[in-house]
Amino acid sequence: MNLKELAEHLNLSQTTVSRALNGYPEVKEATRLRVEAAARANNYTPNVRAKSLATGRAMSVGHVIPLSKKHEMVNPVFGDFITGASESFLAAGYDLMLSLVEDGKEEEHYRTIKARGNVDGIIVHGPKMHDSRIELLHELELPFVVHGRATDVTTPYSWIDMNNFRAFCRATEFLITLGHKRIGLINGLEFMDFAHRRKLGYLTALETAGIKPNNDYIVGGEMTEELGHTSALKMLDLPEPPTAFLTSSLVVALGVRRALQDRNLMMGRDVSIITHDDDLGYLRNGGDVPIFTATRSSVREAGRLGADMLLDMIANPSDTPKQHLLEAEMILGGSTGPAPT
Amino acid sequence: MNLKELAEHLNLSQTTVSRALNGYPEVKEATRLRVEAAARANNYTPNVRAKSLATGRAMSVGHVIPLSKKHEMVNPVFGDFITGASESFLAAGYDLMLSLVEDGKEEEHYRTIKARGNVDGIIVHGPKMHDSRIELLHELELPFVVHGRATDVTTPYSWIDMNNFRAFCRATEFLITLGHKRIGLINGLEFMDFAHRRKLGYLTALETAGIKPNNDYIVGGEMTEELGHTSALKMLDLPEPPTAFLTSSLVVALGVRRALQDRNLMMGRDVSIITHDDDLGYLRNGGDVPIFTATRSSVREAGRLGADMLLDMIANPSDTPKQHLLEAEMILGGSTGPAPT
DNA sequence: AAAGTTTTCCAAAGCGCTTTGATAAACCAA
DNA sequence: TTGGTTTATCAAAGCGCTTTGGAAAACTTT
Repeated sequence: MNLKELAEHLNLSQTTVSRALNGYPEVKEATRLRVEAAARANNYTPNVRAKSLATGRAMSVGHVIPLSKKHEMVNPVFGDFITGASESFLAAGYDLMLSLVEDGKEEEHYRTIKARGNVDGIIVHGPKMHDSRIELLHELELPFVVHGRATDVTTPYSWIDMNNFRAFCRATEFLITLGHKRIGLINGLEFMDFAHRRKLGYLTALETAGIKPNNDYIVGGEMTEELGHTSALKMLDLPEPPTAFLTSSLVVALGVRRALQDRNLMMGRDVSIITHDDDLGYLRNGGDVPIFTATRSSVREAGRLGADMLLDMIANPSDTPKQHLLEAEMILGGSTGPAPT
Repeated sequence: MNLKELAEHLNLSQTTVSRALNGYPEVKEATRLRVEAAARANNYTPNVRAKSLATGRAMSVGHVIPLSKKHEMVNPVFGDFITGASESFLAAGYDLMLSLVEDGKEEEHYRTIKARGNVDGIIVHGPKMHDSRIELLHELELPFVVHGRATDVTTPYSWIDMNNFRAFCRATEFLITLGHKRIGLINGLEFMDFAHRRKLGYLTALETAGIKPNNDYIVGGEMTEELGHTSALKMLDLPEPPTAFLTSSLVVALGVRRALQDRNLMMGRDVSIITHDDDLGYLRNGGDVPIFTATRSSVREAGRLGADMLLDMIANPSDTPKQHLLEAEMILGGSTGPAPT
């Protein structure tokens, strides 16, 4: 059933029916009720394509996820972000479009997205330190919110981010307080903005404490269990192994734990671990008692906020960009203890 | 730049330009080249909404993911499935739409999807043993492919699935061969079809070997690390603890490993573990040497195949439903060994 | 009762594309 | 040259909706 049929059925014009359904004031309350009842009875739902062609609004937002051919993987964080975002988008009647874009094809892809005209706005995932997408989107005049930030970009733009610097600075300070001096950092890929900020936080805390950073203790890579395992093993086999590790995600921390086990070291006694915890649905940091001491910030929450921000931007395109910085909380688990003497 | 402008610019009618661009034979090769060049030069990309309104095809496919409010989480498997599927869809010019649907609102949601008319087909994720969505989609005449199967549904439909029964049957047999008699199964939620089939495989192998199943050794739940940890602990503390575990996913196996550690048991010597491994990008089962002995089947591969199947169905709606059953390979890792005596 | 307001509805144009049915141009055979 | 084909192009209708610019109907006011 389409609008025309519904209108005929009701002996009304399409105009009136359309207005009744969309809450315009030019229609008598009684007719509106009649129309609404008929729409429900006939299971009428407007065709989005027609609607969006007429209005110029696509009623959908895009999520663009960078995908490197080399390590073909979608960051698990994305699922949780979506979970948070989806509710807002759904409530506002917006659909979610997904695009996985290969590294290097961003520009072309974004232009196409714009020209195809089937999204009203975009959530940008996985920003790098210098991310050309941001300028591009500005140029294309497509509303967007970045999940994360890009250090090297100076033009203002909207973002929702977690305070990576502060979280890792605090975590490092905490380890130092416990007496640790040799602290390993197992980070994400260093060209990713979040990883860069985390490293900076770590270095700053070390410097404040007068500890000279050691490059043997610092590594960055795709955040897998394997990365945690191999890099921890390598560091543990150094003549002066770290007494504590800082990791960028829970899976990496699991890998480090495995390495400790391989070397017969006890976590929290021989070696401490603090991880960042994105509080993902399927990989919790233990139950009531956290396994790992962690800096925690919910990605789902970020998704919720990011979605609202984007909807806002779409509704008020002339508004100045908004920013939202979430602070991570530090939770104490069983993976940290005083540095062994 | 839209079609009209492009046509004016070229001194041609919209018809001709449209045909030239869409490869119809009614246009001279020379004109076609001229048109294509101009389109490229002016960065012309057809507006999908208009196009789809005119053609009746939405040029997009939907992924519908069930989401229970209780444990709000998107199965991590989804990211990998998409990764595999996206390439085919992109190449065919299809967009991906995402919907997270709350438990219980499926029917309403699918009807809306159909009426809104913005997808040509659907990939159904996370089928339950009896999944009403399948009949509903049939009724709505919306092409769909199920990732997984639904045991209780008799009408034929298209699916891509892994042979869960066989994988778990083989894994159980293997453990029995190693001398294990008390084998724990830590499964997914039992109303999920895949979990049901896995349990069946497990039970069948036990029965064939003449081993009576023990309900204390069987548990099902949302597949988190926590589930693996707590259920393994509970079983290990039984008067007659299992000497081997079968788990439904890698994260669960990690939880079991942690439980072994808690009880000072050595994996592969005191207690064996076999897990199913979806071969996810960010959570590999070790590097060259697998950590866990596992049944492995790539979800990405399933995504690729599923996408192609759906595109096929959309192109040939009258074809009979197709099915595709993937076999898992069994890989030997360090987590299995003969049963302790 | 006439004139002015407000309310309630409608016809028709337009969103950007595809596609049908028609026409003009070019080619061919007789 | 004529009539018949094929080729190359176009005008216009239509996809399902919104929205503009009226107009008729129902109230008010004088």
